[in-house]
Amino acid sequence: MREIQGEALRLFVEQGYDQTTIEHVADAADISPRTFFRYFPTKEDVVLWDEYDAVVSELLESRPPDEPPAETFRLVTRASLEALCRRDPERLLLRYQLLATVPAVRGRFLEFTRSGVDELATRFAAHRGVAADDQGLRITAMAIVDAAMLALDRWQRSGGSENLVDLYDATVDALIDAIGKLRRRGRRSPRKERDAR
Amino acid sequence: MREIQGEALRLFVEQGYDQTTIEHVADAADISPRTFFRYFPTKEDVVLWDEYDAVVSELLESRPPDEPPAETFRLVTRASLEALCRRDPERLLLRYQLLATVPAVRGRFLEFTRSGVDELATRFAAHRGVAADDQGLRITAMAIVDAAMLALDRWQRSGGSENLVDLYDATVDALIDAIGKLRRRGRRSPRKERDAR
Amino acid sequence: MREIQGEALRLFVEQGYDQTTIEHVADAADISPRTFFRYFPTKEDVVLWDEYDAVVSELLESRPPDEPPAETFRLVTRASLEALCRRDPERLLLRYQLLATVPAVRGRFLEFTRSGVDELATRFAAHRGVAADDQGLRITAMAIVDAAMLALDRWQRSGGSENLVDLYDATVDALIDAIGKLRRRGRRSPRKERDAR
Amino acid sequence: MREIQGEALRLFVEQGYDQTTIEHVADAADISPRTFFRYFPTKEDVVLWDEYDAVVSELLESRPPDEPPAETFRLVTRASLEALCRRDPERLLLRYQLLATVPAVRGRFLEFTRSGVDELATRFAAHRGVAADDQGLRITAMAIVDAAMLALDRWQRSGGSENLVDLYDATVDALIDAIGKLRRRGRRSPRKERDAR
DNA sequence: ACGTACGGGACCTCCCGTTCTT
DNA sequence: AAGAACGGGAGGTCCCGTACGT
Repeated sequence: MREIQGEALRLFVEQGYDQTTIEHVADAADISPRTFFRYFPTKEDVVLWDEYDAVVSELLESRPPDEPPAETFRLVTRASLEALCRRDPERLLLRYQLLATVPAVRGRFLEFTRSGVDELATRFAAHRGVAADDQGLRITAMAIVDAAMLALDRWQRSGGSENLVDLYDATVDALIDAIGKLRRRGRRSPRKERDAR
Repeated sequence: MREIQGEALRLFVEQGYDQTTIEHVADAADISPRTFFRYFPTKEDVVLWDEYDAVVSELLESRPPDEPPAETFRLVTRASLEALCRRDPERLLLRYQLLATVPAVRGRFLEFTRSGVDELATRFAAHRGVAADDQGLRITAMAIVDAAMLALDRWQRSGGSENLVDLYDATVDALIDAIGKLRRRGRRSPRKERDAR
Repeated sequence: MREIQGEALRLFVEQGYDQTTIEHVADAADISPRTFFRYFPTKEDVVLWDEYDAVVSELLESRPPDEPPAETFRLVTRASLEALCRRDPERLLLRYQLLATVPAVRGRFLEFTRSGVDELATRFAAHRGVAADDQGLRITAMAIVDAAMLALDRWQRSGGSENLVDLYDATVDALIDAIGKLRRRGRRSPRKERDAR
Repeated sequence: MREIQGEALRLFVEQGYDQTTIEHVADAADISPRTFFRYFPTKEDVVLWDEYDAVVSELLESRPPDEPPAETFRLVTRASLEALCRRDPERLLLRYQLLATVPAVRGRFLEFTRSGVDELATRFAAHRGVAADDQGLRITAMAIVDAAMLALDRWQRSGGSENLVDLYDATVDALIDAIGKLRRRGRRSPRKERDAR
């Protein structure tokens, strides 16, 4: 399975995603096309698939309950990036190269990420006992995850030479700077007031 | 011409992007499949093409050059939402309903939005004479546009009963609140310093 | 064993025959696809197999040997409907709802019914000692069974509120009325003459 | 199109329906598989398709309005058989051979015929100004059409040597004989009374 | 400029068979 | 007797391109 993904990524990068047929991949991995589809429902999923899917929950629950959500998200996301990068940077680089460039795959990836954000926000809300559809929670999670994606973009463009986590930190800092220059438009909602104290 | 796009979008929205063949579109627009390709090189281009872009550029250029980017993005995005909502709210509601729910379409939409963000940042950078790949610009634009998307999500879930622009303002406020609680991690980069002054 | 059939029928009914793969069925029945084939040589056999056949035979053999075939068929079919309806009307309603509407399933059902008619006629012929391919026998059985199917159609459309057997009787009566208005075209064949006496 | 069907029927009969792939057919007809699907949506449809689809309406409307429905149906069906048989008996024989034996095709054929019966009854009802869902009309049409199908079965089994229309007449006669021996079970409904006078 | 007809070839799904293990 | 893993190969759908008309 890992092996199939390996061969597929290699071929995709070597000769282009669209130019690589499933038959090529199957041949390279020494299996039949039929077997390919047993492991990956579609061609896109070969790129999407990640061996160890997020072990976020624990970290989320280990944080002090009075920590601001943004801070928690920042740490969780950071830890994920770190893990991703430590495990198998070359493969991540290959994958992200495709995730960033092939439109069909990128679409699926964005959608996938988005639903991940939703889950993150929901889980967080559950753990903290906040309303699950809190406006602030979601936009915060989205902004933080976007920072991670931007960092990945950069990192990929640098060919993996820069440090992914540093890029991420810098991106979040930039976000803080930029948003910090904005002033609120409306009055705070009562709950928000309480949060802010 | 843009009649083709009209029919195509309608069909995509009604029955899903993948379920709609070029032949369907051609039939609906009363042309031959062959002619379709004379106007749009591929199926995707029908979706990606947009005719109201101008609005953004003007507004972008009319802002004072020392306004913080985040502020500019906030205003531009706000104006776009306002325009969208004023023009044809029912159509927007319908479209967004599908954009939000059908995964395949949502993927396309996210991808589309993302590239819109890129363009926005690039254009802004060009106008201000900043480096086009400024880290801060991109993350800021993304966060702001995410707020717009979240607002659209809410608005769509409310069935269009709430005010879209109000939702947007509230979401941006929530973003400001949340990110405001974060402290920078690193020292400012030299260029960032200059930006901040 | 018949548990497999149970699961299979449920799935066929729920999501359509063609949409249900053997793998689905195997999963639902908690066996491996390989084992499925140990019990049913092909996918179709799951549908075609029936476990209550005995009823018909007995009834068929209990009728006086000089009773007109049409009368025997009428009674046998009537009894079958009665049994069907008594046993589990809701299930019958559900099943027939799909048998009537989903084209693919309906095709199978018609084919299945047709072969049932064949069997009925053959068995009857064997019991009475008539030629197995008697023209009259088959058309009679078909007409009678059609009446049953029409009754089922109506009954299903009424949502099960009407009495199935009454509908059946009325349909057969209508058949008698209509066919009674026809005159024979040709001379009776010798064998037919004998039958008629 | 006719040509494709010709080649397909030949191959199906020569080497079996399932053993003949669409590629074989395409090769024999000197077209690409892709083109095959332009004309026939599925493999089954090659057998199902009939060049001149029923010209029943006229005949239906030319009959005197007080003729019993059964009589009209008998004539219409008879005329159809005659036409079918006169036009291209060999092809009909081939087609019916497959329609009778290949289960998948037979299923579709029965379903197809059934909907034809429905249409016939509906059209008749419209022309005569009777209720479209008249119980008697439908069962009558079904019985008559069944006679035609039985005749086709026989004819096909005889290898086309017997006269199709004669077989049909004999089958209808047999139907009349058999049903004539049945007595009504219930009282006539008011409308039925009127019809019968 | 537009249409009709056709083809290449990818993707994906499914049925069923095979092989090897328990 | 049962299961896991895999494969062969057909069916069907689609995008896009081509050839050749008007």
